[in-house]
Amino acid sequence: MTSHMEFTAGLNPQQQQAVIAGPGPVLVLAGPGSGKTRVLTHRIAYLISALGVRPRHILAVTFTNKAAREMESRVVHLIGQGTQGITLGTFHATCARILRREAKNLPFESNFVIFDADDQVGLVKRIIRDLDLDEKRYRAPGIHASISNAKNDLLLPDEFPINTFRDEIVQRVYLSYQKLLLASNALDFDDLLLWTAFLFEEFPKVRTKYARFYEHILVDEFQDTNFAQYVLLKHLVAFHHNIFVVGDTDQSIYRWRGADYHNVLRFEKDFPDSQVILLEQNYRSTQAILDVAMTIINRHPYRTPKLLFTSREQGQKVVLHEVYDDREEAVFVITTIVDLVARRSAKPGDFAVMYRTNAQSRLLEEAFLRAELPYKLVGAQRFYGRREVKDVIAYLRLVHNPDDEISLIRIINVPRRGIGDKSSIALRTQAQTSAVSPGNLLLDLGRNPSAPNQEWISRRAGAALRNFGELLVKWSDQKSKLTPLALMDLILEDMDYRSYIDDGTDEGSDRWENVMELRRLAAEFHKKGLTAFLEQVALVSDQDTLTGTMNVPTLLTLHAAKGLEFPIVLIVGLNDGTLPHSRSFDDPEEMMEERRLFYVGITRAMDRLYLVCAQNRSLYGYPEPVDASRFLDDIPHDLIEDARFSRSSPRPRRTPLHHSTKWSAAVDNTPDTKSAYQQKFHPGMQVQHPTWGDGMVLNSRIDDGDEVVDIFFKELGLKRVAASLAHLEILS
DNA sequence: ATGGACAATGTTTTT
DNA sequence: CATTGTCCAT
Repeated sequence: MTSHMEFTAGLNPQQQQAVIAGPGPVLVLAGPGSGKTRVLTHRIAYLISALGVRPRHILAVTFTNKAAREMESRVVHLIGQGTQGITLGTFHATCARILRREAKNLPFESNFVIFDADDQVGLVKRIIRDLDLDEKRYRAPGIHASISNAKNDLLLPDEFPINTFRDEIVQRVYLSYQKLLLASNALDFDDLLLWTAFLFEEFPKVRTKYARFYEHILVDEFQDTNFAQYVLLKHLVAFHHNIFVVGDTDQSIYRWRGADYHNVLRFEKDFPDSQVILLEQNYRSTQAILDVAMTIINRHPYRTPKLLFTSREQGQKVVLHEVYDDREEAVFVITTIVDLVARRSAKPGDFAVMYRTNAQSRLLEEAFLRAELPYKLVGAQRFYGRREVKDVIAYLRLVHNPDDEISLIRIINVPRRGIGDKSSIALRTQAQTSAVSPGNLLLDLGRNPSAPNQEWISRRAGAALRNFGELLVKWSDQKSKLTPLALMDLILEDMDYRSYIDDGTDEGSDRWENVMELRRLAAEFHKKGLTAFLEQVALVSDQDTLTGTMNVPTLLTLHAAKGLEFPIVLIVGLNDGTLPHSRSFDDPEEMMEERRLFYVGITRAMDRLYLVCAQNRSLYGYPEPVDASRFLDDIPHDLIEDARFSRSSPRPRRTPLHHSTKWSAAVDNTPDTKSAYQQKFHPGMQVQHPTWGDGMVLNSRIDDGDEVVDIFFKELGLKRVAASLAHLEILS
């Protein structure tokens, strides 16, 4: 009782109830901003300190590694040290650990590598070629997606459901795909779950061992678990039945990845004795923001009604802004941020700019760069996706696991060492006939350069292969003696990698910088070793790269925004085709998910929310007229501040088709044609002021016969000037 | 084997 | 438009 107090202090009654609930299954349905992370961390603290559960018997599953780290530090904050031994991580990371430990029962070695998305699709592509299939008809990413879906439903190749001819193709590719993965001693993301489920099913003793070991299991973002994960959970709780899941079906946005929010409903059915707790009070957003969020999500049919209320004040109205095109959208983002910062109503780090697709970040980045404002970007051309980074990792992976054929293919001729397609194909066929992996064949060649039976290769190509083989042997001999960092340095030096990528251009030194960044990461794995380093590299996610220290705006996709909050949020690209994305038009399920995605974005905002839509958008190079997002039609007029844009560039009149009236009204009485004064300044222009120096025009409008220009000066920041007085010179 | 020039082709979201 | 793949000349 008293011991409960300290873990429930400062929590509302529902939160308290959740923290001390149990024993047995508990389902917490938590609306956005309702403090679910707090509940989870307090619950863990409570289990350890009040109930005396040993940390090692607790398993907590989060959606990202970052969420795991954050949770750990918050628990430590609550109860001090004493959290050591707790299993805390993503499903994938947790499964990887289990599989390495139990590999003796499974058809791969415990030093298996984990293929990333590129590797996976690359492998599928190779199989499609090998099987002599039409690459146009059967595109690798699509086939791979089908395989991935099957795996998430725990369907092995021979269980793959056949309904169409394409299914037969997929099945053949799937079969071959699994064979090649195993031949490479590799697993893909989905395999981590699949093989763990397989392990638990085939080896009841192993399953029981883990089920007995984990006395308490906690799961965050439960609405985004897939079938495989659900099955794993059922295995793991089979002994103690102490499962505590937290989720919100309204925030389910990973259906395309196999996530199924029906798991929430399934949970209540599978665990009839479960306790259900609703967290409805919102502590994050103003009422104004929450009102808009509710109008969006209430259009969502078949949902369990949930009443959200906030403890916060009404707040400022949500602002809806229409701009001419996506270029101007970016300018509006900058203007808004600069303006609010200049007026000291916000810090740069308070802002987040959210969009549907990664491609949309480009224009925004350019605008930030032009304005010379720093920002941070989550995801996109992710660090680990960079060519030079992937190359170096491929070397390490190959040395670590010579069977990794994908990595070998990747770097066998990078940098150029005279091993072309012909030679690598010859190597592959020769490896096949002698029933070893190409990597091991190379190692043999390197160890035994004068071995007989080398007729399969020309003298010159053979020399190149042997040279490379000798390097591989050297590195392999060193790998157990050196730290990951030292091994990496050795490889970099032996290949003279720097002179290969750093060609003196800016881009070249950027690329070398990336390699140096990877070095820094490797340095953190002195103790943990190469396996851990490679696993980390494979399993970190985009959002894990988000560092909260810098006071600058954040650019991120709506997906990446889940679980985060920001004082001021700008959601851009609110146009049909972008949000909702055009790929969701013909599938009502997907359309609902787009709606939830929008809802997630809205509910990230604490104080202020800006919604931005454009009249024109270039999707394929050419700008095209686009409709405002259909979701905007669902928001009542009085919930929104209609900040009609002061026009700066000529705005072609659109013919609204199935387009809501509130926009048309805004479009029709734009001020530009009324004014006698001809506008001279447009966003993006470089201008010079006699005393303030150079700057960029952020915005300009006609006001009372004069042109009012907002300029971001390099030296002074944002200034608003009247064109008739300021003697501005246009530079570009 | 390599590198350049051209054509085609395609864009969600990510552990 | 921007990336990726194919073809061709060195």
